[in-house]
Amino acid sequence: MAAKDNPGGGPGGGDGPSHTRDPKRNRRILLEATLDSVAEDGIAETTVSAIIKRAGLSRGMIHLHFGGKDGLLVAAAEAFSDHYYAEMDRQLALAGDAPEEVITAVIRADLSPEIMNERSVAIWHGFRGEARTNAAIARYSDTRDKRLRDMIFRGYLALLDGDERIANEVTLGTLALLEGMWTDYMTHPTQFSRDTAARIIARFLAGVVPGHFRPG
Amino acid sequence: MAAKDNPGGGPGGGDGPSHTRDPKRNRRILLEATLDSVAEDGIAETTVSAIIKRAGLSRGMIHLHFGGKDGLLVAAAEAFSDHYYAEMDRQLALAGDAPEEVITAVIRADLSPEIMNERSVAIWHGFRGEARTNAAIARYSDTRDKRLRDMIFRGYLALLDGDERIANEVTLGTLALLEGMWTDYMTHPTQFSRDTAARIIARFLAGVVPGHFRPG
DNA sequence: CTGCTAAATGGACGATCGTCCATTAAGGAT
DNA sequence: ATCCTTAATGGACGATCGTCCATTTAGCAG
Repeated sequence: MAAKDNPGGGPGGGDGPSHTRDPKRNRRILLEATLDSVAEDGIAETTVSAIIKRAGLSRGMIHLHFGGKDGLLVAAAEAFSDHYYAEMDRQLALAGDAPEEVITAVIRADLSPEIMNERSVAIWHGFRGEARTNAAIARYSDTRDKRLRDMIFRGYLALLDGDERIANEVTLGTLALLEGMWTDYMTHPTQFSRDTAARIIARFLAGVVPGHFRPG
Repeated sequence: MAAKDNPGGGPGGGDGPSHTRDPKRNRRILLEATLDSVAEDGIAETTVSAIIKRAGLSRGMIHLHFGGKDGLLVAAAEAFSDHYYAEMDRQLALAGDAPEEVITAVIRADLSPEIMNERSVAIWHGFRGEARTNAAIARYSDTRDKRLRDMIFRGYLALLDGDERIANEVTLGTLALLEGMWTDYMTHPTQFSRDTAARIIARFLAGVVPGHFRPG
């Protein structure tokens, strides 16, 4: 669905196959169709036939642009990862530089609808499972953790007067809490509350680094 | 590999196809071969051919005992769930009845090698992804959370003088922490430390319910 | 032994998988 | 208009998917 948009004045008419060429656009359509399929039907059901059906393009297009299904899957993982970073950076840019603000902003962003939504968590879960077998995908699965960890760790280090051991433990705990919230959201999307999740995390953080993160 | 064991005096000789009948045993072998395949190769690669190759049995056996691949998958999910409960109950039986002891025992059990190992986390992750599409599997995926939640919630309720709101939040936080630890273990099995994980959780719990869970 | 029942086999089957390529079509260059 | 490059098509291909069933075989009753 999301892969079928067609901006007004652009090439190609309304419905039916556009009789114009637009490699960049078709590439993007294929990537989004793949992510949609992974999100809605899972990795196992994301077949070439399913993808090209969603994309409304021809079978050979995948081989033409990505060399094959594997290449498309990896490219889709990269596109998803890029999107995650872009949105995270955008939200972090709105926050201050104080350690507590950075940590809070990361948590808020990770729980925000732009980053944590049903599509995202399903895609994330699917790719992470695939990463156990596919080394190329594992790369994009791992970097996210690294960047978040560094940012959060530096913040705690400042708040905890340079105690690296405790800062490391609190960092791992915070990431574990976020991971758990994502899982909770994925398995129970309807009854999940972002505010409750944020409040719970704040409560736990207030307990481990005194004088900060008072839950609202 | 684990599906090929053959206890000494039992029916069937050493190597080669055993020329004896043993429906129960073959059922069990099929279930374990399926779980092994899910753990090592993922759900997507767990095909009928892969399963019967691991099991060393004939193709038609799956249809004979489980009606088809789907039935086998559901039965495997059930078997895995049963195993999880059995081991959890076994470990809980060794702990006391005091609220803090129960909670600590649940956490320790959930982090123990018998319950949290590479095979388990991979299977768990695979089935949980499958549960989004397969309703029959979703059943076994969901019950685990329910039982753990109830046990932990009751413990916190006692420790927090009946404050249901806070007890609920701390319960959700604790489960999120555990979920996050499982994910961390799955993605980085080599550098993961059970003791560190336990200490982190204890640190967080000590912060939210004062006077208990002092990290060792 | 001879029947009978049920466990077990393994290949046939149509459907679908992902890859590949001969062919068509589009957009410039000349 | 003609030629050339390349985007795009869609069907052919062998491999493999899961299902099903005719056949064989083990174990027991008579």
